[in-house]
Amino acid sequence: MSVSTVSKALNDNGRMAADTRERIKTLAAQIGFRPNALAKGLLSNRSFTVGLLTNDTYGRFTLPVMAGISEALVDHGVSVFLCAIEDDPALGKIHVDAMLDKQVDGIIATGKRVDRSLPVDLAGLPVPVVYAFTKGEPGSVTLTSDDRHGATLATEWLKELGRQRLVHITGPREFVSAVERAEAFRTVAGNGAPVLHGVWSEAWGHEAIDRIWKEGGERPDGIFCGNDQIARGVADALRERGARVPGDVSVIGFDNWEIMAAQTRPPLTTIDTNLKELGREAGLMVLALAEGRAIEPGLRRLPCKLVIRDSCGGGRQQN
Amino acid sequence: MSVSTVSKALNDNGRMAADTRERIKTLAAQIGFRPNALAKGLLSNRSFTVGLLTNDTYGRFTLPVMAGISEALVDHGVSVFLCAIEDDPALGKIHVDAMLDKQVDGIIATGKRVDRSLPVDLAGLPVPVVYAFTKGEPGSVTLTSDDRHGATLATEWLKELGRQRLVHITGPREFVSAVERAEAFRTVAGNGAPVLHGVWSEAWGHEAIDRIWKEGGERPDGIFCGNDQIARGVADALRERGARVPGDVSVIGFDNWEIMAAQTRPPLTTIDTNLKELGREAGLMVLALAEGRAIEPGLRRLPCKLVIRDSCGGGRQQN
DNA sequence: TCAATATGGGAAAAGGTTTTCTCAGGAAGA
DNA sequence: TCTTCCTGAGAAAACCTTTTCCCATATTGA
Repeated sequence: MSVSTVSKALNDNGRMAADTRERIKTLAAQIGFRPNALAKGLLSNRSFTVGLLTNDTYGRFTLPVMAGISEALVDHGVSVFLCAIEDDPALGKIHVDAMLDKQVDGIIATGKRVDRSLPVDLAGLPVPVVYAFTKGEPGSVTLTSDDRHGATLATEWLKELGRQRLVHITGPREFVSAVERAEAFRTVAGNGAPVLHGVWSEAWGHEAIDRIWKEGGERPDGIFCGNDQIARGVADALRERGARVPGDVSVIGFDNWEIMAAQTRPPLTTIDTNLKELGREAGLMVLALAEGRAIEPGLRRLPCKLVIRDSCGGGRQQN
Repeated sequence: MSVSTVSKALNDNGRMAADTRERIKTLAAQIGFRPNALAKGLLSNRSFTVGLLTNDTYGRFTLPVMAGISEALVDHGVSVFLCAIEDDPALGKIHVDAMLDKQVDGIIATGKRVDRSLPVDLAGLPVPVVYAFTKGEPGSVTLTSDDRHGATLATEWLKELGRQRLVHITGPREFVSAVERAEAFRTVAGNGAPVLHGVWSEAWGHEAIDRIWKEGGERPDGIFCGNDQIARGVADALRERGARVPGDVSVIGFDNWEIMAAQTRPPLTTIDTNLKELGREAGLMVLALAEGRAIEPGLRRLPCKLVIRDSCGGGRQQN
């Protein structure tokens, strides 16, 4: 029995007697034969491997994205190298070099914000690159979640619940996503609706409420927060001031960071950014590019999703 | 110039004129020559690749461990396949098969608790396996953090601060780590010191304080919590009852989950479980095994570390 | 000047798989 | 019965390195 016959039998290739094929297959299964992916890759120029580059230390973004990528690619026999490069250009280069040495079929670059790029240059690489939640070079394929859409969803939900005096408490102006969410908020809530920029922390949520209360003007009855941490700070601060959530004030977050949103008192209604789906798309795209299929370059914004818990009142289920 | 000469030049192998070697090296650098790791692996039977298996969805444990592994291995040119298998045996098998096909040099299995094993059988694999934070088969190499040590550190710190009436609020009895921490707590605090088992959530922290206050007995002045989430719930509940933290009560957590511990009011003094270091060790061990060096089998417990923030008072810096 | 030795470079095999090409033998048609 | 065609299986090349072995040339000593 020659090597080539076996190969053809196992891959359903070439002409051969049906029973020979069967015989080979069962025998191979019996002895637990595993084709060596290295040899296969050497020949086919495909390693069935992609690299995932990230500078997200806590993995709040990375892990869901990673899960999506992996889920999409495992069906195609593709495995994922995860490389955390922090913000270290040298480390980034080392990891990219290692990926290239290992003949990855493509690279997915992820970060924490779409208006900053990773500390490593991925232009002109011999393999396709897809950017997710991080800035790519001009003409690249980039994925992010649709901040305007999410913010619109959130603000409309507050209005739908009958809230009139809306406020947006969010992160720094330097973040494009903060700005876009704020713009969408004002589009829905009215141009005069107040927007407070601060940092992305719980403490800032407290402080913002403190500031609003001290100002003494009309108090808001609906607060859209730039992320779940701020929302948590806001919810706590309101409770401490005797304002009931959601009785007196509806609070809505952003990110649907489970572990944060679900443990807040009350559990946060928030906007899910569909990170897993984003990962899945990124995986399929890099795979398509690796196989030579063309992908229209440019920035793709994936829709968000309203997740209803208790912090806004209401309770109509959405999907 | 023959292929073999180039190979020898680049690997500092074989006999050759020094200037020939130099000439080849500079030329190779110029044209950006990259040896194909697949071909190298095919020949050497080493892929310089390890697989990391995890069922930790939120990545609270996985990512720090992963970072440690990667950091330790990148110096040896080894890359890491990350495979999230949830609790799905079928998915686990698919990923393990994919790893084996790709000729990984070894596998690191991680989970969330050392008394449960992953839903996949890793015994009898043709590559070495190291277990971290998950249960391995008898005779395997397993790493975990030293729960007794951490709990001892925490309890001693409370005593050192002059706290007398200590309570331990922690997770379910079914977790070995909860039991071990509780035992160590009682060893230091006295056998009669109360231990409240519940779940690993913030809500349980609230409820436990509620229960203690309602019981109306002598109130604790030092509370050791089984994790940072419980500690957060405890701190919040105490504040709401007018007990000052750390003025009246010292609260100490466990895990040093940055994002949770640092945002608590007040920021939590807690026990760091050294996950990154654990990852590093796991990486070096699997590498050693892959290279044929022997590693004594058994369970290794890595020491913990006290991280002082504000929730206990005191302020002596430790390392 | 010749022989022996040292030195530098090349040829070839090996690693495991796929694919193309070739060949032998059998079956069917004339 | 002979020829033609088809079918099934094997041989060989290719993928890219590394390593061992060998050969040619140069150098040195007699």
